[in-house]
Amino acid sequence: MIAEAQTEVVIKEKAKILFFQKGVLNATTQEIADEAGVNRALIHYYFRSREHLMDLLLEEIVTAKKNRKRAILLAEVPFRQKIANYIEDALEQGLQYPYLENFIITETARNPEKVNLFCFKDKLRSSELIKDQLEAEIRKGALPPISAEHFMVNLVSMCNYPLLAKNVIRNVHGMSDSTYHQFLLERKEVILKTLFTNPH
Amino acid sequence: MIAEAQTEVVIKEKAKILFFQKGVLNATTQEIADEAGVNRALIHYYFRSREHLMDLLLEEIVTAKKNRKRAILLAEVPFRQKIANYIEDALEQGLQYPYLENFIITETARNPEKVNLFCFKDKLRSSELIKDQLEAEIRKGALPPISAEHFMVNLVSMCNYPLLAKNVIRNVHGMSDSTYHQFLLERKEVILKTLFTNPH
DNA sequence: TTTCTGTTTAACAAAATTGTTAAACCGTAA
DNA sequence: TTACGGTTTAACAATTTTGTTAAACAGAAA
Repeated sequence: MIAEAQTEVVIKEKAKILFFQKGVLNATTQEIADEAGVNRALIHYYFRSREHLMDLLLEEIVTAKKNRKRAILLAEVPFRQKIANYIEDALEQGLQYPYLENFIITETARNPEKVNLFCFKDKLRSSELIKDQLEAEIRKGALPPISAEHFMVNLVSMCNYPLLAKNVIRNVHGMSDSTYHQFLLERKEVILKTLFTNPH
Repeated sequence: MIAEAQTEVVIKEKAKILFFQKGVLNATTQEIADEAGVNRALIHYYFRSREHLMDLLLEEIVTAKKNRKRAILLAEVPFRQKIANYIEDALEQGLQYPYLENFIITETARNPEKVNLFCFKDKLRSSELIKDQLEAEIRKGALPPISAEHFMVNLVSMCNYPLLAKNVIRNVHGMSDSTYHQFLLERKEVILKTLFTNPH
């Protein structure tokens, strides 16, 4: 075996850029090959079919994300800090792969049965992981009453949506690329404050 | 002219269902024709090309949405009520066309220059429309300090994302179809509370 | 009835996309 | 050097998808 530049890995990495960074959710095999700078046939040589490559990419990236989120939510730190960590990770991951969420959404819209396959076999159930701590905060009066599900959905929504809707937001609010980036960094604090503003 | 069943309108309506309700963002002309129950050639007869139909659909639905949002934000009502109206409209519109946002996001990801074309020629700039009222609320102490941009992005994120991510959320939190629907209705109040919890 | 016009259809053509294959390539080791 | 292995390429085949067209159809009006 030669594999000097690890073509297989290059293809996967470049494909992730195309799908999850650039948001070309229906990229053709030719586009993937161009992005990776290789002959199109190599995609079939290494990955059999386009579909097979897609499944592989998705599984890799979702697994990585899942593990990170799990570690963050299981860590023994104060609740507010835990959520701050979650936001930090979501935005960092999101800056790297803004369209991952979009990809999952689109794929699960077309074939809802695939959700189980590539997503959540082991039932992370993030709301379960924060439930006790959240309820304790509410009892302390540090948070207004809210269910764990709604809290998590609020959190994930405010983290992911602005990344997804980059071009829309930039246009609506007339932001340059750097202004938008600055805006995203500000959001780390904004989201935390929005979730944690103390009840009166 | 005959046009008994208004084939042209039927095609557009059914295509909207396919794209914006069912989320089949890369539906083929055959799929559109099937959904509308007509011969595929009729799509070209009435709309010249697939692309032309797409642009038309998008413009129609975005214009409608824009007008509704504009009316809501320009209405002379107390701020909190105005935002409640916005949420109500976003969720109702979202329940009808959950994948409209996804469509816009995906299209603008692939060709960012198209944003201007189908989206915001007249610069709605929703954050401008609420800026004065929002700042007045903050001065009154009814709201914690936040910029109009972040406030709007928080609002839109919490409204749109859960609609987009229906299948993901249902899976992660193990919700039945009716449970999810109930969850969405609850969110009207939840989003409002999350945005408006008084600062201490 | 016949003609006319707009609508619909089936069949065809063209383009794009995926998947296959045989040959070329290129290090390495005999 | 030669032979061998995995790798890469160009060319081809099959399929899918878009777009075109000529003919069929159906109601209205002469």
